[in-house]
Amino acid sequence: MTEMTENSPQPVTIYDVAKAAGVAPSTVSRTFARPGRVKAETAARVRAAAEQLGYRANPIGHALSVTQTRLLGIMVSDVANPFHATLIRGAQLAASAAGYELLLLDCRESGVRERTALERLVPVVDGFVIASSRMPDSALRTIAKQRPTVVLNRQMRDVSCLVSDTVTGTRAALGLLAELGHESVVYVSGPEASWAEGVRYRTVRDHGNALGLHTQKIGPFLPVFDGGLAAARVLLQKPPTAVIAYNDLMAIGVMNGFIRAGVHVPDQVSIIGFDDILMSRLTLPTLTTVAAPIRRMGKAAVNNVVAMINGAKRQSPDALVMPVNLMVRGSTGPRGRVRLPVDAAPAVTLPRPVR
Amino acid sequence: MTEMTENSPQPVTIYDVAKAAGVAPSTVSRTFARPGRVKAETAARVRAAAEQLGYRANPIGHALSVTQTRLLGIMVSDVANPFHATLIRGAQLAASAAGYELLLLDCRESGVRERTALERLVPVVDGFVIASSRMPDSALRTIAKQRPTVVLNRQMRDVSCLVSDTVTGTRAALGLLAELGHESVVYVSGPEASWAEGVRYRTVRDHGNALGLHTQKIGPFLPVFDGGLAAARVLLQKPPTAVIAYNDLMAIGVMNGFIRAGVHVPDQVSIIGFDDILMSRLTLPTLTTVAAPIRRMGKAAVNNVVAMINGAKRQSPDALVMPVNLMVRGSTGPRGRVRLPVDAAPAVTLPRPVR
DNA sequence: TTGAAAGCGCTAACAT
DNA sequence: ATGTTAGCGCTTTCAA
Repeated sequence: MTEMTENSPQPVTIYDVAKAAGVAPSTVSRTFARPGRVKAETAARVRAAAEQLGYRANPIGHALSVTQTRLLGIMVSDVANPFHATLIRGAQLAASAAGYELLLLDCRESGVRERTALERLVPVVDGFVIASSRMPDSALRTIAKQRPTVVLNRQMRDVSCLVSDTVTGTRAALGLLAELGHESVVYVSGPEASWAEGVRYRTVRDHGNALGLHTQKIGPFLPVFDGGLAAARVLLQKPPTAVIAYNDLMAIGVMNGFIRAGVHVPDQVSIIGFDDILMSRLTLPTLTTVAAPIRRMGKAAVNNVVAMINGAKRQSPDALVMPVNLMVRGSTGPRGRVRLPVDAAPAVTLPRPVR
Repeated sequence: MTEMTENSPQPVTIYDVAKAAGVAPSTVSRTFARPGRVKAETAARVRAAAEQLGYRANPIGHALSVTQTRLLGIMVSDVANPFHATLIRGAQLAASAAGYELLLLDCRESGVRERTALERLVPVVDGFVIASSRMPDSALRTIAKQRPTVVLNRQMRDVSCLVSDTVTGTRAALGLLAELGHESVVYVSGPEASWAEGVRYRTVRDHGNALGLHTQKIGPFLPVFDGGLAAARVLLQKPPTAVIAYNDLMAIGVMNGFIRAGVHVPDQVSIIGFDDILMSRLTLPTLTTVAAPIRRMGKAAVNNVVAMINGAKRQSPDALVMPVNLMVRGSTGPRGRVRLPVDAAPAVTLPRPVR
């Protein structure tokens, strides 16, 4: 049996309201947009009519006339990544506070999809926050030219950028490993289109060498748990003593792959990630990681976009750099610690918060 | 030092392109909207001009004239919940396939924010998918009247709905516990505004009683890991032998709280969740859970919205019900199994994929 | 204080 | 095949 349903009756406009209230459309407009510039009684009548008819202002019409939607777009490379969830949370708070609605966009690690979506949204939003872009700088510039834009986790001169101090963080990670007596590190790489990926790898290579560490890179792998697992399979052929992964999700995957194979973390191999997602505190061992103030970065990015919308000029051509923190936890230890052969049972596993 | 940056030059319109190409605006419009209805050379000339000027079609103008944006909105109660990540993934695939851009909205568990955002987006999108709404039915109806809408995880007669078979799933969970010899269950409740919450609780209570189980409810708690942890603190005052939680995240939190307190899962307490998020397979013990085809539901929801946009009528006034599956895993076991006192070391914890 | 009218960018008759 | 024009919903001068 098929049942009819009227999908959507045509919407109520200011003209309908105007007619019902016996006033001009402009008066209706003013009633909502410029309260105070219309007599109280008239306004009341208009509101009553609007209410009764179920009038809703149409942002599209509004947008077309004032080129302002009070909508902001935030692009991430993968919503499922907890790193982004935290970032988004920060952005949401700032957006709400500023009276903007936040639209989330997810390009699923594809620069092409990212560009398509962004271009389609240019005229819909007042500004963009672009986190972990997978597009080339040029495409980013093109977007930034059309709408106030803040780019996160990428450094470029002619666009507003907000990055964490990846170099310092990566150096700290290498320093820790060196201190612990490690003589080599394998870097497990993530998305090639990621700016942070490039910085992290180059820092591992160059600073690692400077510290006298033998460095090597494998990958790229998907920047998710399964990617780390895949990396572990490769690494297990010739287990390294220290691993730095592109992000926490991968690091956890690597760690997991090792443990399942009976390789002890950190006694036999030390593992370090990036981001300090919540889960890094829940694994056992807990994950050593380079922490960035992700949530604050989300907030700051939105605040900057809003400032630009309100006509602010860029403070400086340089990126805002946020400090990072090496969180030394359970997944790193001295190289070559002796293992007791018997209780080498594979670690069992339950997310566990650690204070 | 403050440096100037032109935020955004005024955009290029079809009129600019028309002038540059020496044609009428409508020709420009046709060139892009109705290719084939314009001579090849003319089209080429127009494209060249457009390219050179950096023209981008303005969806707002388009939307205003054809009341179609090819934008879809999907509202979730919390993007950080992996349950939603999976759902979103499904929705994205379907949306891309249908040529729609998907806008993600997150109400952070607030019905008020949900409503505000939805109302603001009504004129911007062609349709909505609303997952796990925190609004009352009436508000949902109001939205659905304005744009083609599919509601997920909620059953109501006059709006298109897609739900998983929660009742059957909950019964199966209870059945398992009864079979294992349990005599009582505590239900750890989630958001009161959640429809699924109501269904789950009532089913636990009614069907539990029918099975001769003593049932009890605690909560509500936040439907996240920390909420489960909080619930565990309460439960530990008088540890139950079986727990059913509103969702997996909470179940994992509860499980974790128990294990940290030295209560063994499943020997001393059995735990069951809902959703079958990826993480449920990674904990130890792995989590017994009621699995819904989340990703497929996301796809189906978008496909239905698109069908409605294309004028389809609702097939039936009843909700589409998707089958669920009780995934029996490691967190459930027979009641009162004896525990060996010595190797009762607290479980350690690392996400571990389980085949 | 309110009304009339033009214009935002685009599309779709209707003409040519 | 292409140009002309009206109109989508709203805001905003400009007048009254």
